[in-house]
Formats: sequence, structure tokens, C-alpha cells
Amino acid sequence: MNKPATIVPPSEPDQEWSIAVSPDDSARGRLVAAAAHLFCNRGFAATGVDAIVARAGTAKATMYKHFPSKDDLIAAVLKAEGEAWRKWFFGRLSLVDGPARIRILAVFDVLEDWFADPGFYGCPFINAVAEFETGDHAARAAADLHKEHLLTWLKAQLIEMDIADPNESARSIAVLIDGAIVAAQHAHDPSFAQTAKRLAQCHLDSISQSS
Amino acid sequence: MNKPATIVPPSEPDQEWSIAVSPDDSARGRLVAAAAHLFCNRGFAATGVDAIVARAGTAKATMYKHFPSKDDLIAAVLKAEGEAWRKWFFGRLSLVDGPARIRILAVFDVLEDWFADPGFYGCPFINAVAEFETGDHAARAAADLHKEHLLTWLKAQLIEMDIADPNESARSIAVLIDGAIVAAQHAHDPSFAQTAKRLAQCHLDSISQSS
DNA sequence: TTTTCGGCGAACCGATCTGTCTATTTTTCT
DNA sequence: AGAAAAATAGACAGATCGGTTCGCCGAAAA
Repeated sequence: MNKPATIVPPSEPDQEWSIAVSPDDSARGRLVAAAAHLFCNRGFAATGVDAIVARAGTAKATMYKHFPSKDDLIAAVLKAEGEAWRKWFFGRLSLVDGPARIRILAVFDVLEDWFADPGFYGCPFINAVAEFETGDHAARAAADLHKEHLLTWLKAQLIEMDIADPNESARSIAVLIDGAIVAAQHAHDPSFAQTAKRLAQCHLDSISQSS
Repeated sequence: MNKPATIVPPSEPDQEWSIAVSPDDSARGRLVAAAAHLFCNRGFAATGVDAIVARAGTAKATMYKHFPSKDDLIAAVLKAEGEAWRKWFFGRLSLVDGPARIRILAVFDVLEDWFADPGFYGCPFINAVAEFETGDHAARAAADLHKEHLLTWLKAQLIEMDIADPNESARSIAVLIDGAIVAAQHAHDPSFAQTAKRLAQCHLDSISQSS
């Protein structure tokens, strides 16, 4: 309804936001792709290395030659998945021309495309933090890095908008993003992105009106 | 800062929002409490039944007499944890006197108390959905029920406020709640509840001003 | 051609997993 | 007190876990 207001290029036939659907043909690439798919769909702990090598079509020894342990593979998957996702996400956003406000709101249109993918399994980092709640797993560090990337981008846009407290506003938008992801994942309903977008509009209005 | 504006009774010395800290002394109760603690802190798949019975101080046979399988125990834990949490949560909110708007905003103050608990491990249902992304596990049904309880309560307050679209507004508040939970869990920072509260205020203002 | 080397399949290791069973002790009800 | 029910410790089974090892293969480099 208010989506055509923001011009976001339509998703290409192959939206490569996940490494799980664009594996390079090397053994290592196939392993990471297979592991990403299984980890994100069945959980990290619930996925055994045998299932991973079976899906990757490699030998177990090959896997342990590239990744000394399963935890190393988990870390590699999160690193690669995060890089691929951010490349896709910020790439889409970089095609949006207009003021920073439009770019921030476009975030939620891109999110909706993400949610609408039939293979959408939530945010790997949110899921990883949920599963490795306790313990200092490398997954948490990867999640921290990912969130920092997002916050940095958001803050840059907000500074460009010349608003009073870019840090707090970036936190607000981040809460909206997280909430939209979780709600869409739970209900299998991509339209939560638009719900979050309206909240973001409301927030940006309220902090911009005092010019 | 804007917290004293809403009067929420301070948390009692023992805030019994989790069954994991208020076990009844029966074998079944101890099992559910121990399982809740371990499931929520280490993950469902990563927690073995041996660890559960060890923490509960029961025999393994006793566990399997009460719960035919580990999945049944998971389902029982989510059911009990959800009921305990909702009793605590809505109990706190019922002590808030004032119009519906104040009651909705108080949600986020209660959430902040929840986040501030040193044993806070995120929302068990969000974590369960993250871990059982694929598959028709009973955990998803429990999560659906939980979210429906929340949405029903929110909608009742919004109808009392006589706003135009209570369903969409309830979805909005739910997104804020989910986002606050995930952000607070990730950053170990309870103040995300206040960030979400400001967004909720902004939203309620925008839909109420057109009287 | 010969060497090299990453990948392959498969067996194997010890540990842990869910779930079962038995035999004994404790609790509870009448 | 006596019967019935419940809980106990612990061994056990079969499967799977993460991880290792070994010998073979095919392609590429020498």
C-alpha cells in the first residue's frame, strides 16, 4: 500500500542473500553452504557433521581438513552468511536514491523481500544467540559484529538527517528490525515488515518535526 | 527518566516469573523446573536428559514415567513456563490503575524488570521457534498460543482506547515487544525496554490524535 | 611419465545420546 | 501394620555424536 512510495528495485530472480543457495563448487564452499542450510533450518546443536558432509557431497575427512572442529565450521558459516547477507542487504539499499529518510524506510521493504523468500529461516544471528544463550561461543562475537554493522549504517543515515540523538534512534530502528524478523519468522507473515515500517515512519516523524 | 510517569509496583523480592526458580517439591515439579533452566540456558537439543535428572535430583526412570519422551518434557516445560510467565506478567499489569494507554505503556516497564533479572535468558518461545525452525514440533504450537494470549490482551486494551484498527496496533506493539526482548537479550541491556516504550508512545500518539 | 596432492569412502574410536529395565527402597493410603 | 504406589540407583541397549585414521583415486604439475 505505501510500498510503491519508496522505489526499491525488485528482487532479482536469484536473490543471493544466503550462501546456502549460491555455493561455489569447491569442497569448502559446498560444505559451508550445506552447513548453513542445515544449521539454520534444524538448529546448530541438532545438526550432526554426518548430515552436513552428506548434503555437501564430501568426505568427513575433507571437512575436518578445512575446519578443525564443528565449532569452527559454525563460526565460518556465520561469518560467510553475515557477509553475504550484508552484501545483499546494503547492496539493495544502495540502489535507493533519495534522502536518508527514504533509505531508512526502504530497509523494511528489503526486509519484506527477505521474509517472503520461501527459504526464509529467520536471522541466523538471532537464532544463534537464542541457542548459545550461555557460554562464550564464537557465534556471539559474530552476532555482535553483525549488529554493529547494522547500527553503523543506521547511524550514518541518521546523522545525515541531522537529528538530535542518532545513537538512540539507531537503537530504535534496530529494535524495529529485530521485532519484524522475529514476528515474521514466527507467523510466517512477511507483512510484519510493513508494520515495522509504519512504526519507523512514526518515529522519524516525531524526531524530525522539531526543525 | 520517563519511567516514574507510570506507576508500576516494584518487583517483589522473589519475582516468580519462571518456574525454574519456584519449583514445587514434587518429583514432577522439580523435573520441569530443572529442565526449564537447562533448556533455556543451554538450548533444547544441547541439553541431555541425564543433565536434567541430575539437576532435578530424580532417577531417569521417574522422568520417563512422567514424560514419555524428551519432546513431551519440552512441551510440558513450555506450557508451564508460559503459564507462569503470563501469570506474573499480567498480574503485574493488573496492578496498574489508569486508562488503557497507561496499561499498555506499563508493559515495557514490566519487561524491563524481566530483562534486568540476572537469570534472564530471553523469551523461551522465541528461542524455541529459533531452534525448531523447521518441523512441526509441539514447541511451535505452544509459541502460537503464547503469542495469541499476548495479542488478545493487547487488543482488549486497544479496543478500550477506542482506536481505529486494534488488530494492526496490537501487531505493532507485539513487534515492539519482540524487538525489545531480542535486543535486550543480545546486548544484555534492559534499557531496550524503554527504547521500545518510546516507540510505543509515538505509535499511540499517532493513532489517538485524530480524535 | 612420475610425482604430488586434495578429495574420497569407509572403518573406527570413545563418548554421549534417548530410552528401557530390574531390583531395591521410600512414601502413601487404608 | 500392611498393601500399593512411587521413586530410587544403576546397568544396559542401540543409535548417534564429534573426531581420527588409512588406503585409494583422479587430476594437475613436474
